[in-house]
Amino acid sequence: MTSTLLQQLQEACMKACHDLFNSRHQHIFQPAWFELSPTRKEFEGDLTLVVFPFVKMAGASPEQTAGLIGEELLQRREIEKYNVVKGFLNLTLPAVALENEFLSALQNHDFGFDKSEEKGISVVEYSSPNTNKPLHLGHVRNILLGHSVSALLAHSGYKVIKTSLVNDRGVHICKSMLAYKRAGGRDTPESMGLKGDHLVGHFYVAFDKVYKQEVAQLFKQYCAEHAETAALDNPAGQLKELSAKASDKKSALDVSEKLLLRQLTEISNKAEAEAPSMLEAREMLLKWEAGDEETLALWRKMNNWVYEGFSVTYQALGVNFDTFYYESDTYKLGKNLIDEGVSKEVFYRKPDGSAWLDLRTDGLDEKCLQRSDGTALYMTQDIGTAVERQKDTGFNQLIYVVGNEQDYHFKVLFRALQKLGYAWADKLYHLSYGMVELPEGKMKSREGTVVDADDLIEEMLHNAEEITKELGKTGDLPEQEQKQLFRSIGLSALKYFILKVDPRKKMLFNPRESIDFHGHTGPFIL
RNA sequence: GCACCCGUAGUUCAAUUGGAUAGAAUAUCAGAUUCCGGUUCUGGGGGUUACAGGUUCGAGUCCUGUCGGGUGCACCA
Repeated sequence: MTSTLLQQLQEACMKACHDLFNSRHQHIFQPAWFELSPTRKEFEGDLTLVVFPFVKMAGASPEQTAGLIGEELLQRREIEKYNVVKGFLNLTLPAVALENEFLSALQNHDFGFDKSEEKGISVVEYSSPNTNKPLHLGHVRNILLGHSVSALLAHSGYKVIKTSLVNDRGVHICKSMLAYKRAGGRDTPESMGLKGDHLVGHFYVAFDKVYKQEVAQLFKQYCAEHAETAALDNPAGQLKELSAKASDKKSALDVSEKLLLRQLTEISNKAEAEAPSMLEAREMLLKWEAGDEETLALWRKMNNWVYEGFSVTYQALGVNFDTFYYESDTYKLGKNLIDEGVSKEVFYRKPDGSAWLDLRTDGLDEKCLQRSDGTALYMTQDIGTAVERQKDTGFNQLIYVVGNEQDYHFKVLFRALQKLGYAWADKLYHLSYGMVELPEGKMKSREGTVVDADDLIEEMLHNAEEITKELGKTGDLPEQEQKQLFRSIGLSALKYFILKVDPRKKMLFNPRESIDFHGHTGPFIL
């Protein structure tokens, strides 16, 4: 059913009601009252009008009201026939009208696409990975959502620019660089027979292992040095236990427990910050920021490995991007906008020089926008990139596909841009999606419970192949086409599995059951 | 403590955004098919939509409260 046919009938209904009921009272009819929905299959008819809104103005029972409207439409030859069930008016369209619709749909190459108007430019940001480890199932949800939304927007009349903001800078990158150097600095994806992103990921894990040990040791040492904690025989266990208890709503900590927890947390933070590996990583970041050539060369080399790895994964998923933004380019952006905001008095500076935005009147909080040493924060940067993108593209709509843990961040970001007075600030949208969970709970890279994207894709293709061959459905297709077939079956199962659940809700993935190819699943769609 | 999100068959998810008797898949049970406790078909059972109020002609959907689960509250990203 095209929108024109629907619209025609909607207008006809509106006119009919106007002529029927307006003689007695003046009503302003709103199109929203005339939402026509497809008739349920257990009733006769094509479209259904809910007549309850008009019962009062008709001064009749729902059945009578529906009858009046139906009769009027019939008289005007808008419909073939009608029937009434309670307050529901089921309309049967003339066969000719349907036939015409069908014929014009056949003619129309773009059927189902809304090219009726140019809706402008829509920028969709998704994927946005860190460059220190491979993509996992959480990214897959993000990527498929972003890609699908882009496709939907393109089909509905937007010019879509798909973009990704690559987080390629910061201590976390330095961690894998450091571990790489420690391991001799000679390995390459080729020599190790690994995808670049996986190789770099290994070094990140290697760093973390050493770092954890250092922290544990330091923690123990510091605890022994403190009078209050020296007597504890298992301070690490105590800390874990207490923080678990503190986050549990049902149990409350008593005063001495609270005090102990605070001390232990303080010591733990100190140990984390002062572990030799962390100090070394920070030092490396400073070198990076100072433009040290050796550090930059290593950084470029490893990042390129990761990019090559990512592009293989993207290709396997059948997605792509039009532009990339790199945080190493954008991280300084936004500072002049903070100045602008301060001079406009929508932001303010504290005596130490840090810049803030006060949103307490909006029910939010105070938010730091710039550090006292003048360097940029996540928020500073995001303000900058938004403005930059508006300059680059002139977008009419900017969609961020980002997990729902960052709901607050985007609320503040949008408010900040509004306060700066940008007219396009209300065209920003955070497509917030829920986490992908395993039966044991959240995926945690530290505990090795992440579902790797490449492994998952490979498994899907493998399963598709096995099932298809077992059913003997390959016939005598050439091998190349068989591969193509397994790919589309396997990928469709994966994509449907991910996309069928409401993006806002968290979703469950059970690796032991593997994604189904039977029943209500992807392979049956095409 | 404060803020935001979520609670729907045993399980994983729907429900045209406030419309008709809350639907699928899967699991389960019964029957058919059969070299098979596998596969494939057919049919059945399975629900006080977490709970209690309210608004409405009409509520899974909106409002209030309670309970349960999650996330966020850094001069990290």
